[in-house]
Amino acid sequence: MFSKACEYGIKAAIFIATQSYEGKRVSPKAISEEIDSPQAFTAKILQALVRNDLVTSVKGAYGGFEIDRNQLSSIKLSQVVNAIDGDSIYKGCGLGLHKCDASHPCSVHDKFVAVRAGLKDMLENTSLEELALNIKSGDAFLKV
Amino acid sequence: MFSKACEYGIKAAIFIATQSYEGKRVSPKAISEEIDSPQAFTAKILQALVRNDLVTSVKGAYGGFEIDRNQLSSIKLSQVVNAIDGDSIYKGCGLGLHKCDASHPCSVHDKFVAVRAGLKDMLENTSLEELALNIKSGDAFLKV
DNA sequence: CTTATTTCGGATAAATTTATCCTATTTATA
DNA sequence: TATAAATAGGATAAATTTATCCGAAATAAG
Repeated sequence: MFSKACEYGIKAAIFIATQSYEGKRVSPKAISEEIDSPQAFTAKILQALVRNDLVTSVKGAYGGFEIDRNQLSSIKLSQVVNAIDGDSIYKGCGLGLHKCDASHPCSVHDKFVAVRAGLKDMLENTSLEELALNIKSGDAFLKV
Repeated sequence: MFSKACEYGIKAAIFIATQSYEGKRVSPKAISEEIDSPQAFTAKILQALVRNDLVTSVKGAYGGFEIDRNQLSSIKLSQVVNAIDGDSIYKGCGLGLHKCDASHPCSVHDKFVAVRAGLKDMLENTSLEELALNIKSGDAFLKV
C-alpha cells in the first residue's frame, strides 16, 4: 500500500508526536530505535517531513526533531503520506493509465473510486494527536 | 496501489477475456500492443497467470492464450492480483509490522481495516466477464 | 572563540522491481 | 518427418527503491 519510506515516515511522525507531547526533542537515532528502522534512511525521510513543515528540526547541541504541540491535532496522516509518497496512492489510476477519469475510465475506474475515497477520507481525518494518544494509552504499538 | 507487473497482469487478463468471448486466442505480442506494455515482461506475467490456472496457454503453431469462456464470470480480480502480487495488499499491516492484528494493533490498524475490507470486497466481487463487457461496450478502455 | 553535538546533504552501495535477450520445447500443418 | 510458429524459462541488464557513509554547516555551552 505504502512505500517503505512512507511507513517509516508515518511511524517516525507518530513517535515524534508522542515525545513532543511531553516537550521532548528526539534524535534520528532514538527514532530509528523506537520504530525499528534503518537510521540513515530514516534521517533522510525526516528531512522530507521538515521540508514540508510537518516537523521542526533544531540543529546543533541539544537539537533534534519536534512537532509544535499546538499543531498535533491539525497535522493529518494525509500530509505525512503526501510529503513522502506524493498523492499517487489515492489519485493515480488503478491500472497506471495517465489519463483515466470518469469521462475516459479504465475498466476498473468506477470500482476504484470508492476504495480510494475511503482511503483518502481515512488519511485526511486521522491526526497525529489521535495516533500519539493511541500509543501513550497502550492501545497501539509502533513496532513488532 | 498495485505493482507494475500486477497492473499489466490485470489489463492482460481483461484483454484475453474480451478475445476469448469471441473464441479467439491471443499472442503476447498482441496483448502487449493492446495494453501498451513491454512484451517480454508481459509474457513472464502471463506465465504466472497460467501457473495459477487463470489463463490457458496453447503452445505451438496457432497457439496463444485464452480463458475458458464458461469461467469468465467466476474468475475474479482478486485471483489475478493474488497470482502476481500475493495477498499482501489487503492482508499486510499498513505500517509493515509482522505481527499486527486486533489484539496487538499498530497505531493505524483500526483505520486500515475498513479500507482494506473495501478493497478486498471490490477485488473479490469484480469478475473478468464484467470488465470485459465494459471494454466491449466502449464504456471503458485499456490504454491511454 | 572553541568545542562538542547534531542536522543537512551529496555520493555511493545494496536490494528489489522492471525489462530484455536468447535458446529450448511444444505443436499444427504440409 | 520436416518445418514453421508459438509459449516456457533461464540469464542478464536497466531502473528504481532502499540503505549506508562521510564531510559540511549550524548551534548551544563552556
